[in-house]
Amino acid sequence: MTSHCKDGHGGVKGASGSLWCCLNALCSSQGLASEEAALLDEIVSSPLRLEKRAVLYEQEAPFDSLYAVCTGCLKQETAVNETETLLTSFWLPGDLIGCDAIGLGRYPATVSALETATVCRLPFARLEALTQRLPRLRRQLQCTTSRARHEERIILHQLLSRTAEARLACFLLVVSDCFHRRGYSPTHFRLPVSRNDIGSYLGLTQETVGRTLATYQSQRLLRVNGREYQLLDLAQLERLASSTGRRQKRP
Amino acid sequence: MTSHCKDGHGGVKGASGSLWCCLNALCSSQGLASEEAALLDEIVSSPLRLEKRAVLYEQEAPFDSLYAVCTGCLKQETAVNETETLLTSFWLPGDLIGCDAIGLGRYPATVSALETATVCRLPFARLEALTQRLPRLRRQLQCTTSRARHEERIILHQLLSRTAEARLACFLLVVSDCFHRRGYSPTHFRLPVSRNDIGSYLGLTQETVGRTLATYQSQRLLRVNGREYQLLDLAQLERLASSTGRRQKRP
DNA sequence: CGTCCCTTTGATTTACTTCAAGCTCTGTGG
DNA sequence: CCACAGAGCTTGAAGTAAATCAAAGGGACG
Repeated sequence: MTSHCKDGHGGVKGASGSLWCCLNALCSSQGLASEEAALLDEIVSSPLRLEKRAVLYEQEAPFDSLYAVCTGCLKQETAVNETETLLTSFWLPGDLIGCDAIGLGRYPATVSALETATVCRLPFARLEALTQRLPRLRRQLQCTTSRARHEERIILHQLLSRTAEARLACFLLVVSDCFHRRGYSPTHFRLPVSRNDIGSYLGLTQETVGRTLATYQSQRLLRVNGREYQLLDLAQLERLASSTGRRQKRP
Repeated sequence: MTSHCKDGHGGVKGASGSLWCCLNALCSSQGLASEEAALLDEIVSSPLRLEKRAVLYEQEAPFDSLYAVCTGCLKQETAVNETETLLTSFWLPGDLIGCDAIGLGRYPATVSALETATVCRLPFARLEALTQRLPRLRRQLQCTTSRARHEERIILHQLLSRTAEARLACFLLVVSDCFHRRGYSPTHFRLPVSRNDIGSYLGLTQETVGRTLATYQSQRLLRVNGREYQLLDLAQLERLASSTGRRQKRP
């Protein structure tokens, strides 16, 4: 996992690295014709570099662009009160940031880099103009975002009635799956997220996150070293993740 | 709360009861011009009656229509396994059902009536054709659904790290607000939802839901009689709902 | 080298689930 | 009309998962 962007990959000949990331983000790797890709390439910015803790955009800023993650990891936080901010998303390579702002006119959250990251900017106005001419692209984009929303919804509802064990397993599997779909190892990855951030995403304390990871480790389900994760028993993790409810009711 | 639909209301002269409900659902009561309303009226079906436990549509059925709730209450459930189904939404008068299917091609959940309900069907193809000609309507529809999605997201993330007390307060306030926005009493309403269903929506057991309601009642925050709710102290409920975390960390 | 942040580990407390029993409604068939 | 079944709701007692509080160890970075 040294380089996230892959040149000349994705079935579109001659696609630049940044284009490849955008295609991924927009279409979940379902191919577009070369001509369509070429048109898309024209409106994609060259990769933008964000240092650790740099802010991609602030909550309430006017919406004008989507961003495709090329490398690195970002987090999204929404301030709901003066006192409370919610960590509502992590963004990994291949993810499309900003979809939740479409229709709102403003970004509903602040997005910042957890480590050095590169993203490609997609000016939304130009993207929309493009989808007018390319109905296939429009459909793919809509399908991708709808599916993502639905999945997130389901996961959040599942988490609500689950133990810390199941929540964390669920989370790790989502991350694993995300890496997998983008062509990286589903079992060995670096996740540059503090225990505290994982905790606030899952509604747990950092201590519980740490302890649960330790438990997993002692059960040989995975190995953790700081923020390096190696999943050893995906099958068992899935079983844990989908174990209904807090404890098993007996019939 | 005997009649939910209001005739000749909403600033659009001569709007039928069903049209009024759809306007509400589509535009959050922000007025459209009379001509626009008239066009919308043409594609809205007359109210459809659903008996208790009747299914509006099944999960996986092909998507073709949105539905605006005129009266009654419905619930939405998604089956994720053979073993597990999640209760992901309740639908009250003025809500627009089916938006989560846009872009997916299929309904991602089963929706059924909790009590006798009436809904208006909005064939999506005709609605889309209409929005081609009425950009204002398109924008309003998009804005309404985006806002709803964002709010749901935020609420779910809030619930994740809250106690049963806060979850229930949050839930009651959302319901109250929904009724309020549609012109009903925010403090006195019938919510024909079993404790069990509230529990699975909030990730709690029915016992906890019942006990928490009892606690509220003993604190004079509300009165419950079966499924009739009377909120007595909205301010305190809001305080409870937004009390961060499980317990208050002391600085 | 020392400071700060992140993480781990331990002890205690508490909120919620589980299990169980009884109670209130509603509808149904004798 | 009453008996009775069944679902929904309530209440109690016990157990457990996770939060809280506290303290100490490890890295990164100035």
